[in-house]
Amino acid sequence: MPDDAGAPGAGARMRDVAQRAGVSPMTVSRALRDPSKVSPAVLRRVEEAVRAVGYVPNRLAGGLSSMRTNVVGMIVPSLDNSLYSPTIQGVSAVLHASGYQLMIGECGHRVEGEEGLIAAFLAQRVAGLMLHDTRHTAEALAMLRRAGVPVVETGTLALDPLDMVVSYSNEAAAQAMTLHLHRLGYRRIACVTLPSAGNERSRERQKGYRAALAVAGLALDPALVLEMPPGLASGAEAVVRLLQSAAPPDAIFFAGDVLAAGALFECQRRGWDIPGQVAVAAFDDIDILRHTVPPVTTLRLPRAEIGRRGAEVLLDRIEGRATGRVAVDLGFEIIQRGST
Amino acid sequence: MPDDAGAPGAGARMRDVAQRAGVSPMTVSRALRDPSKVSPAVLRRVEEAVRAVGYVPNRLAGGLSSMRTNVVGMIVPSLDNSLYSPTIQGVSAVLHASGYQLMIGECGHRVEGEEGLIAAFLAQRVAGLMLHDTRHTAEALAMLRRAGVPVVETGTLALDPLDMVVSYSNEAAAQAMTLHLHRLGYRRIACVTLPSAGNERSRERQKGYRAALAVAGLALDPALVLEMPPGLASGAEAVVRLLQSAAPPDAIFFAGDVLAAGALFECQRRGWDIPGQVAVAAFDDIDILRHTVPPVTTLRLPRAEIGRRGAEVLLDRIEGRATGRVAVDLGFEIIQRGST
DNA sequence: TTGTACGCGTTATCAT
DNA sequence: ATGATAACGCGTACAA
Repeated sequence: MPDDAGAPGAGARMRDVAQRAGVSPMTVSRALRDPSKVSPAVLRRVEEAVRAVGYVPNRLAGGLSSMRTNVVGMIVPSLDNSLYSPTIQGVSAVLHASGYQLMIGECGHRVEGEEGLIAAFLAQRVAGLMLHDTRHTAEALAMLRRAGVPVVETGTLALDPLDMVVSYSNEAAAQAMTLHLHRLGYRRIACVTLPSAGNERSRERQKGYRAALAVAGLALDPALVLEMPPGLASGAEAVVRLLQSAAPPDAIFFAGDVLAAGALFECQRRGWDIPGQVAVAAFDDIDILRHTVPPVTTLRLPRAEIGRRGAEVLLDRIEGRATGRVAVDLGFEIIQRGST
Repeated sequence: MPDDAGAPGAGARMRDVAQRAGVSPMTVSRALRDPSKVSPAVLRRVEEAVRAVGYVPNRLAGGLSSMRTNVVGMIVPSLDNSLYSPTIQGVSAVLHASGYQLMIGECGHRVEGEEGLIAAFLAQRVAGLMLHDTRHTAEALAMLRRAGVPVVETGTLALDPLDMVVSYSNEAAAQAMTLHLHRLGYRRIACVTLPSAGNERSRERQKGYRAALAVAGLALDPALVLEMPPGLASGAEAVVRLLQSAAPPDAIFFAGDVLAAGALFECQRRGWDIPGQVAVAAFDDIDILRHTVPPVTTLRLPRAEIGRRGAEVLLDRIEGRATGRVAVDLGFEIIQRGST
C-alpha cells in the first residue's frame, strides 16, 4: 500500500495535518476544539492544512480518549406513521444546533426490542437517551443504571420516572376530553383506544375516560369501550360496530392513532351525520383533522415541544448545566370543532 | 444515586470479563464476535462473566481498532411530516436485522445542511450513507470520494449517480399520471408542485408533466402550472386560485406533499363536485387519499421498498458481497380512484 | 502558547 | 484453541 496521501479509504489523520502545519498533533487538536487556545497564526496554518488534506476528525478515537461522545440515542415505538415525526424533528433540531448527532431506533412497541436497542446504544457510548416508552425490562433498567447515562422519557408523565420526564398526562387529557363531551350534553360516550396490552398510554387514556365518567356520574358500559389496532380502517370498523349495536353511543372518543379520521370518512361514505347522529372526538392533533368536513374536535398535544424540551433537559444534564431529576408537564389543549 | 459495583459511568471492560472468566481479553473478544472460535467450556464461562459484570462492549474502541463500524447514516430533507417515514422504517428494519444502527440527519432541504451532516457522519466513521437528495455541494462530493464510503441515493433515479441509486423516476411517474388524465378525457390539465428551487424532484415532475402534454398534443398553459409550499392549506389555496381563474382546468395533478388532500377538503367545504367540476389526482400514496370521499387517484410509490432495498444494496457493499455500482428502478403504479 | 508521554478499550497479527 | 504484543487516532495531564 503506497503511502500516498490520497489513497482510497486512507483518510488523513491529525498528525498529517500537524506535519503540514508545522506543529504537533496536540496543537491541531486544540485548534480544532478551542481555537482561542492557539495563536492566530498557528490557527490559520492549521485550518489551511485541514482543508488541504481534507481532514475529517475521527470521533471514534476522540470519544474513546475523552470518554464522551456527541451522539444521543432515541427509541420510538414505531416509524411507520407520522405520530412521532414532530417529536423526532424537535429532538433533531435541538441536538444538531448543539453539535450532537441523533441515533434512532424503532422498538416495534416491544420492551424486548427496546432492551436490545438500549444495549446497542450503550455500546456506542451515547451521551444520553430519549425513550418514548415508560415501561422497560428489568435488564434494560439495570443496564441504564450501570451506565449512568442521562435518560428522558417522553411518552407520558410517568409515576415513577426512570430519570427525567418531559411529556403530558395521557390520563388527564383523556379525562378532560371525556368531560368536555359531557359538558356538551352527550350522555352515552364511547371510547376507542389502541390495544392496551403493553401500551401504557392506552391504559392511561382508558383510565382517564373512566375517571371522567365517574366524575360526571355516568355509568360505565363495557360495550362502549373498544380496543382497535392502528389505522384508518380500524376507525371505520369501530364506528360501524358501535352505531349498529343495540344501544349506540351519542358520542365517540377516539383515543389513539388516526382512528377518528377513519371513522369520519366511513360516516361520509355512509351518509351518517356528524355530529347529528354521533359526535366524534379525537386524541391526536394530526393535521388532517383540522381540514375534514366537519373538522374534528381533538386535543392539541405538544409533540414537537416535547422533543425540543426533552432534548434541552437532556443536554443540560449531559453538559453539566443541571444535575437533578426533572419532570416537565407540557400540558395539552382541547380544540373544539364541528364534529361535536 | 446508589453507588454499587463500580463508580458511576465506570462500566466493566473486556479485561474485567476476561479476568473473571480466567482467560485473556482476546479470547473474550473472540467468544463475543465468533463463538465458534472458542471452546464450548470457555464460551460458557465468558458468557457467565459477561452477565455477572454487566458487560457492554465499547464499539468506539472496537471501531477504532477494526477500522469499521456498524453505523449507517441517513439524511432526509425533513422529518416534520410522514413522507419519509416509510423509507426510514424500511432502512431501519433491514439494518437492525443485520446488527447495524441508524443515524439520522435532517438537512432542511438545503445542500449546505447536507454537507454538514455528511461531515459529521464521516467523523463517526459510518459504514455507509443513505442520501435522499441527489444534489450535493462540491465539498460534500469531495469528502465522500476521499472517504470512499458506500452511498445510496434514494430521492429519484439520478442521471449521474454518485454511487448507487435505489428509487423510481419522478419524471416518468409525473408523465404517466398526466397521460392517464389525458386518456380519461381531460384536456386542460393543471399541475401543482412544491417549489422547484433546490428541489430536483419537483423539477423532474414538472418536466414529466410537460413531456406528457407534448406527447398528448396539448399546449402548455403557464397559468396552469403552480408552485406551492407544503401543507394542506396550500392545496386548498391552489384549487381555489385555479378554479376561480378566467380559464379553469378540468383536472388538477397535485404532484407533491399532501396538496391533493388539502384541495379535496376545500372542495368539500365549498360544495365543488369532484370529479364533476374538476378532477383531482395526487402524486404521493399517503393513506388518507384512499379513504376520502371520493378517494383520490394517485401514484403508488415504493417508499418502504426503497428503504429496504436501499439498505440491502448498501449492506451488500459494506460487507463485500457486491462491488459495482447499482441502479435499481423500483417503478411506480397508477391507482385509479373516484376523483378522476 | 506549545509539546511530550501515556492511556482510552478493543482488534489484527503472529506466536504458541 | 488461546495468548502476547502492537497498533487504531485522539485527548488528558503535565511539563516546558
